[in-house]
Amino acid sequence: MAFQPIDARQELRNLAMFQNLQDKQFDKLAATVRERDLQKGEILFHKGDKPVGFFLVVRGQIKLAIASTQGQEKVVDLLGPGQSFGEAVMFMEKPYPVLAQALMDTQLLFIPKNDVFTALEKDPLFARQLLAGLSIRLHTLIQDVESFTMRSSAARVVGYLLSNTERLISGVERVDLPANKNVVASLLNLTPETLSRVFHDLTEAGLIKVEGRHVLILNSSKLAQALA
Amino acid sequence: MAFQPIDARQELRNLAMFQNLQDKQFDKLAATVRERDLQKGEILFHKGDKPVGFFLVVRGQIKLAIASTQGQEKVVDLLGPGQSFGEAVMFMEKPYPVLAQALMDTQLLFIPKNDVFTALEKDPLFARQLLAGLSIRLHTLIQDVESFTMRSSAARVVGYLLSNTERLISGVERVDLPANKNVVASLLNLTPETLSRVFHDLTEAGLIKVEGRHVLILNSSKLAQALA
DNA sequence: CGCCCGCTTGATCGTCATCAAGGGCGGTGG
DNA sequence: CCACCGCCCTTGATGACGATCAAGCGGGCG
Repeated sequence: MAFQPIDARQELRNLAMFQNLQDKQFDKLAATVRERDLQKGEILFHKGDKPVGFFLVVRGQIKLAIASTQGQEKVVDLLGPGQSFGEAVMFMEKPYPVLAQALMDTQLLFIPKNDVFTALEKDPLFARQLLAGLSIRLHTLIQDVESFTMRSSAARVVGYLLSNTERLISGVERVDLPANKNVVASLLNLTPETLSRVFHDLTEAGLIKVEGRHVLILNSSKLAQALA
Repeated sequence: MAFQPIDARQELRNLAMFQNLQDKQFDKLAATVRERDLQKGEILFHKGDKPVGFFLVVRGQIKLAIASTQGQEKVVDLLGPGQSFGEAVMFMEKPYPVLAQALMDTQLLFIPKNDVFTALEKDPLFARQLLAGLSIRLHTLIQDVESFTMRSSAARVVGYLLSNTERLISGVERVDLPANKNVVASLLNLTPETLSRVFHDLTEAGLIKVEGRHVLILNSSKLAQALA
């Protein structure tokens, strides 16, 4: 496959984190950023690796997952273009708690730890953006814990659908699954079999219609009631 | 009960977060900090409340929990003296995702949001400490997710015991449960019944001995093997 | 054309929650 | 000091949810 060249400055400027950075700081940062290309299935880092910076997805898709001893894994997050990951772990003296793997051919930018730290010292607003970013991630994780511990499998699926619905120009409400159903199932902490059955049941109840990776929401209000 | 007076300056100085703060900044902060006393069972904030600062536990104990619609709840964290909470949520525009309740008579210090923000602008090192704190919390949460999703109930209990063992001067290895078993069970995402049964089994296997809130570790190496 | 992979569907099983009842300990009041 | 009550914890019986095992279907790609 042909990896296209990246305009690093452009990509970085789009990150909320860097919006308010002074030009001088920004230039230094943009100069040391490195491009990293991954082929589908390639692993960026393993659980236990030592972090030396964070990453921004420019094209493609990255899967973050927890790996158990016996090859089983649980998908924790899926990152697409414009999303960054690995920030938090820079500030600790600990190795990566997760595995990062490309689900398709992917282009990343790597931002070295040192650059972030100097930017931090020079720009308080940058710090605030970083803090905001981490806080959101924490919030999401807490919602995940809530979801895994207090909801049935069907409720988790319904919750996922409701919070990822897009309204198309045609007025149709639809959810585009970000990956194949195996991966989505793992993200929701289900087996593929269970996800399939839940989709089946919701379809029979006339609430949704599944077309490959697209899920049409036929009755969102009734679907919301199924959350109880 | 008699709440004792708090030396706010002393307590705050002990927080890693404030170690490097310049005296001038620190004085301003110490001046606006408020004391808050809670009786056992009293609720500090509900899920959905709007955060305006964060808290430091001086004496007593605070429980953070997720509440479902029907009164059930899942304990997310237990905070004791010297521990702070509520930092992350200050940096978002969102309400508290959890409930905070005193498990015993408790004294807190409240640090207003505004003070934190001005300290942030004046002191880059403060930012770094805050980031480190949030990162650790994120890391813990990921481990929780791993634990809930990839481990059996027995393995969760064993993991908890192993990572909370203290070696006494006598050489005895012991875990002091931080709260009654109902709360600990919820923290580990178990019912009290299941926790009781796991303790029972581990005791029968000669691995531990339970004495009220103390758990003696009789055979830590064999216990570690039970993690698989 | 045929294979592989993703997905579905069915049958069975295990883990853990739930429901129910009883025991023990501490605290309070007589 | 004793009796009572409430709460915490344990123990047993049952059941449900979702995982696992197994098989088959269909589509995309070599």
